Amino acid sequence: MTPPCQTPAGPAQLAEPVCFHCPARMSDLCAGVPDGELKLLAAISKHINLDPGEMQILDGDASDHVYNVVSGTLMMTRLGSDGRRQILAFLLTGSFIGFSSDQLYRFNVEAVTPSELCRFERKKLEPLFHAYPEMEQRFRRMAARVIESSLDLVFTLGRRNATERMAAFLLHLRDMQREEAEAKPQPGHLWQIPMTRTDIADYLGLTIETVSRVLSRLKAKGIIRLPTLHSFDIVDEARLVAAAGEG
Amino acid sequence: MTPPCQTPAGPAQLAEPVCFHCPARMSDLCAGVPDGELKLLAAISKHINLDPGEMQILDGDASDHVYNVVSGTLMMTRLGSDGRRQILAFLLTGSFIGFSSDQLYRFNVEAVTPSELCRFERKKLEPLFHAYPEMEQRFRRMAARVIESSLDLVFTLGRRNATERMAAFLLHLRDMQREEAEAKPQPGHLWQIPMTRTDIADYLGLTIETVSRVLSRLKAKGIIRLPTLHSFDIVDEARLVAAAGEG
DNA sequence: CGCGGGCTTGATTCATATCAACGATGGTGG
DNA sequence: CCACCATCGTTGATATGAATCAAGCCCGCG
Repeated sequence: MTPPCQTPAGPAQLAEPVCFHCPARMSDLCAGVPDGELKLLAAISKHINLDPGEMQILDGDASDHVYNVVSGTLMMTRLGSDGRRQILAFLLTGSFIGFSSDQLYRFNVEAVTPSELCRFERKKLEPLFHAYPEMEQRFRRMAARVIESSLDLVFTLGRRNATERMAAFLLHLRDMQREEAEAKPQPGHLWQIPMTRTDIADYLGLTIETVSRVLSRLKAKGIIRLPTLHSFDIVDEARLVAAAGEG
Repeated sequence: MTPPCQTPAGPAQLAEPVCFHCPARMSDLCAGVPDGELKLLAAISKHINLDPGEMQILDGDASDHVYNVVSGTLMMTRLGSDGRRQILAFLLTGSFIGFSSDQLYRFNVEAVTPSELCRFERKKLEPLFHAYPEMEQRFRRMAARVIESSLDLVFTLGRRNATERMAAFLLHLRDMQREEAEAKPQPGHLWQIPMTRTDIADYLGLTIETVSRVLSRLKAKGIIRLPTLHSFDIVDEARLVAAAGEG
């Protein structure tokens, strides 16, 4: 893995400043800053490593920071007082974390796989928005994307049955990985399922048993294959799309 | 009703510029512009009146404008190809409409009651963001609020049963009207239900029959009263909150 | 007065949750 | 290296909450 955004610890400044090789260099937030000014970003950023299951944000924490996902998969969750859990989003490389209208976060963020984050102090980011209007525009576009994906999930939870939810989720997983890896459209490609069945259930508003049954059924029908618990491959895309009900 | 934001049609400029008396003057977007500069806002805004059932935005329209709700109630909807409808949000006075990461809107906006909107051209708003950084900050905060309310709905649809959804919805209706009207905390106050039972069902991911039954049950238990089809009053707030499961 | 749209209520069905048992996998320590 | 255990996943049987199907009601309006 190339060195990610990080405050330099060593004495000498490198010719190529930190952040330059960051896998998330062209993610929306950082892409608004020109190469020559990357040290401004590096100066207010801190690199964070997380193990699976580790929580980076807890519901109720002060919302002083925002984060870029440099690598790995995380999830945004909300817990009901009686223990019910809803996963609000899965966060992959390039995702942005930390929109908040208030002083406090209203969700948890937990690593699904080993993950790297780049953390920024919210109030130190503000001046950069004014210095680099493009950065601020990108920030707004990112917010709009988060709104759109939340609303997609609202539609899924409100109006799709278990099979449709699962099929849509598999297609969603593929699409996220496809753009992360810059298009690999082989038909028999293996896609990752980084999360557990329980996580999928808590994302789709189902139970783990229903998730398992629906996956088994899709497999039995020859629409997908499940070589391992954490990977799948789409045998019959047309029927999977049909099963999803629509985009 | 006081005159809302509007491009002046008459010849003489008034001492108090248009927008000054707009009910949405202090809504997030406009509040970032000082009184003295209101004519800048007025110059790029257009006032729009809608009758119930009228659509202002159709899924697939170019996302060239953004809107402020000056008065009335509207809803954001999405239609499945087979006719299934999900209401993504209800929009009350002060709400902002039009976040889009793309060239096209991915939802419809339809008036529930007679409504007034103030429309801005997106690209003409951009320069104002740079002139008035506070406006841009407010814009970001509004986006964060939209994200948060979408995620609240995700939790509701994913993890609450019919009764909990309905109870939470009634509390939500009350809270929106309470802040719209600047706090009227009388216990027996009548709150409006501007939308039909069908709309409520399509918002909560239920059927109209279930909505009706749950309302009847809450009424029978003495938790709420339903003096008319389009108003309610909370008799036993504690039990309504308990029925909602939590915030 | 009758008609229609929106709503309520009841009977029944059906999808998914719940309860229960069993199977696979991976890590740990003897 | 193997045996054990814990965790995660699958599958089956049953229960249940909400959808569906089916009347009928209420109110405003022509």
